[in-house]
Amino acid sequence: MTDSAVESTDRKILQLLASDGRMSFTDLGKATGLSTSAVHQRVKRLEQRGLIQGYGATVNHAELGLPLTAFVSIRPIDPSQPDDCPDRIRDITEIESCWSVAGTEAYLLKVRTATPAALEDLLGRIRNVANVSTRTTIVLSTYYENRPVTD
Amino acid sequence: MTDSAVESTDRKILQLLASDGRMSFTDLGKATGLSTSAVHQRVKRLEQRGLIQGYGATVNHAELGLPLTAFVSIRPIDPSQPDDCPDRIRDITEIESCWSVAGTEAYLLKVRTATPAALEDLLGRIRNVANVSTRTTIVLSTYYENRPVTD
DNA sequence: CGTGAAAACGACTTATG
DNA sequence: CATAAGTCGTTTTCACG
Repeated sequence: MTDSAVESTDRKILQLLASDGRMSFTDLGKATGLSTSAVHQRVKRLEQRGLIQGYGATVNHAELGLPLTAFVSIRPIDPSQPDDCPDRIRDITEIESCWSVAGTEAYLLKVRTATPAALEDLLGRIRNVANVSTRTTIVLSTYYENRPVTD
Repeated sequence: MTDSAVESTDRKILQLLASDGRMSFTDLGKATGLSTSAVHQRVKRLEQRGLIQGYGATVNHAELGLPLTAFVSIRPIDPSQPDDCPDRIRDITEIESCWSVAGTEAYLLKVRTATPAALEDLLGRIRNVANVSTRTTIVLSTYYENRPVTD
């Protein structure tokens, strides 16, 4: 079952914009059978409703000098301490994503660094600032990432 | 150290486009102190060089009817079989990302579903089509995802 | 919510330093 | 590789159904 508050035309627009965030309203109109300004109104509404959270360019991190991707699982060392880990690590720029997860560990991070040494340094900073232990999984190869998933 | 093949202005452009993929060349110019057409040339070059891999809209999956996010670790059951797992699962639309990783398991997937039952069904399909065992970590909350990491 | 038209703005090309 | 100028397409707003 799909959310009835987002109907077919809006879903189509979301799908198209998810795969090409710079598609023009004119082209979106051709693809959906709507006029340019009808599409324009719908997109603005989707943005206001928060269904479109933003637009971004996908950057080639390897070519940019950040070839090392890793997942870092995090567990607080002292369970009696207030757990404000996400706040404490927010400003660490190497962290691309931060989730809280069910299971043995409390948080999962996705990080990008230039070298193994930079990863080592990063892990040290995370442990220090948040008083946590870490478990790291290195990414060997990325088949695909952030593929549009709309249904 | 940063990659000398991508210098400061290009990095700035990449950073700006990573956070706002629909920013106009005019505004990129104002933000970088370059003329519109200079920025235009640089962006086209960044696209051709593959440093910009594409543009996308960030979609609110919860509101779209896919509130459940999970990470699925994958291990082949029969190590003597050819390992074409990524090929076998490529057409499963619930899979947003697919990495091969170092460690006990061979692959890591990020998936989105509507319900726990849909996740159960998805895991069954993955195991069947790729002859693998799975270990699943449920995401409880997303603090942030795909934050621009450019240095 | 849709359309179509008009005005403002940005994209893209070409010529030039 | 940068800039300036001109054309063309897109965005945005508006009045209206």
